[in-house]
Amino acid sequence: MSVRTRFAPSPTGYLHIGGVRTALFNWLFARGQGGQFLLRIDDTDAGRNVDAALQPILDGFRWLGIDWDEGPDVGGDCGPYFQSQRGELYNAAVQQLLDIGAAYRDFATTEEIAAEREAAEKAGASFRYSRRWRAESDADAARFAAEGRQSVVRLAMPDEGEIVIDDLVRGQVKFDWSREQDLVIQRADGSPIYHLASVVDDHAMHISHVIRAEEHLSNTPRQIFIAQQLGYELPKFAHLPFVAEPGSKNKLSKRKLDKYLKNRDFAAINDHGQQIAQKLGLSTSAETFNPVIVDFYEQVGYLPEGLLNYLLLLGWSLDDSTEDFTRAEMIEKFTIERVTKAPASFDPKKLMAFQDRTMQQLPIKQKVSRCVDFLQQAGWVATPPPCDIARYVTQVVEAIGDRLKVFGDILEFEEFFVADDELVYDEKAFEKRIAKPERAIELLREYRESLATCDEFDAASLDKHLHDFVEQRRIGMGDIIHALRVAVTGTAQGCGMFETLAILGRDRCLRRIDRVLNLA
RNA sequence: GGCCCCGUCGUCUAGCGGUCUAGGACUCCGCCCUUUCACGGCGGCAACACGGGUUCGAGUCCCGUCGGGGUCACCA
Repeated sequence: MSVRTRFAPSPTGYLHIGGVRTALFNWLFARGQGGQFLLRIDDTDAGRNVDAALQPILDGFRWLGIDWDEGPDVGGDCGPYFQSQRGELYNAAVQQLLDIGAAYRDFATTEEIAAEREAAEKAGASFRYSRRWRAESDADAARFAAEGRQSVVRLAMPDEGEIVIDDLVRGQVKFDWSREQDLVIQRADGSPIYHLASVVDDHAMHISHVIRAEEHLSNTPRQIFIAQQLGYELPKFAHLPFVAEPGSKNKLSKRKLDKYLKNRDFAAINDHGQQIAQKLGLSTSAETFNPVIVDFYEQVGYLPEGLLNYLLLLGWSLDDSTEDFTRAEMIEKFTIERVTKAPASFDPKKLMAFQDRTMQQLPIKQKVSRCVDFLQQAGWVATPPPCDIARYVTQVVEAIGDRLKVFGDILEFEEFFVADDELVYDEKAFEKRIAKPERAIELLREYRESLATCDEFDAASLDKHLHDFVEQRRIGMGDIIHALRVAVTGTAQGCGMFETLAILGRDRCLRRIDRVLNLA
């Protein structure tokens, strides 16, 4: 039997980082086994705006390069792939369960159920519905209906015996049937509940392996019950440890953003991203733009390979030392056997380390091309760029080197893209390196004259030139180079001094130094 | 609270009874490189939750305790 896995997101408007990890494992497993990976949209409870809420999810997967063989936009033999369009299937399944007595119509109100639950809790007993408003016959149903009651369909769970789940990551897990609730599978409005829809679809779509997060483990008995009653062959189950919050073992969720922002590392990559987003003119509402959401990484200019590589190692490892995987290697090496059992917390710093490594391996041409995209988006270069811009940006990117962690970082090197008279000077740096040192202005003036007449303007020559300058005056390099850097770039830190001067070229350097001399 | 899952450095993990004075990675801390920043190089700090068994021998198997988490919806 061929391997078929699926990821079934609800259209929530964003792709959660934990969801991606689950999807990744499903995808990797399917690809590695020569099987199929499908995307199904669990919108049984969704409002009308499904399209808008789905798009970011699809976009996220596309960006990551996680492709699906069947699902939205690509179709497939088992469609439709939206649960909202599969109503008849669920109705038929519900009817079948009703017919064989595995489910019943129930007319209890939510208040009545709540009251029973409360009473049970008070008595210290575990709650199980009394089935008091269960319709045993059509006459019962008519009578309840006459009282103005509405009905749902509930599962008639067995009250004895146990169910053993053979989980691919957790081994055998046992549950007592008697503790399972008579779960609702169809709402009063006739719409199906997730568990029912999920089981029906997994069967109809020939899913061989249900790989999902651990929080579904305790849902599994009821789903198995449904499947068994419907006569379905059971898929294999694999319950992955969930992705936990930074610095804790709690499940990572989008709701607790405020808490995560108090985590230093999380706050750091968030702030870094926010700054880039601002320069790009993006909406930076924390609700829709933060490191829990995949879109954040795309917008800021992370590489999907680095993110995937990091996520791969969140709950899986190959051996005692291998950390870097290409896409092909991930597919080749991934196995469910080596999935970990304990939850893994999301570590922003380590993610950045993977991003960094991935970025440094990227060929310069690609780096430049993506950087140009970001520069255009920020409005710093024309769209489309004149061909010499590509050459110019190549020089800049080479000079920046490892300092470029994500593509958006190119926007931190404003000095290369701003007009001379618009260069902003960092106040502290200006004070410390130009205003305060006694001879800074004097030296800068002298150096300016010297620079105006130096023959060659490449980095190596400029290097020698400055060294000669320093030597002649019997001063230290530190007496001039810092002031020079601030004068020319506006900041105290940046690329190599001589590369910077060379890229800027003589005219711009002179104009910027003049500006400082006039200011002082 | 019931049920279920989990428990090796701060974090991600290796470890499937002896080769573990517990290995790798990220972080952190030194030193080197560099008169910026970043990278890089070298070195260092740092863990088997606890208690009982089983065994010649336990991080590895069993039991218990403790701790953490998940789940108990007409959400998915």
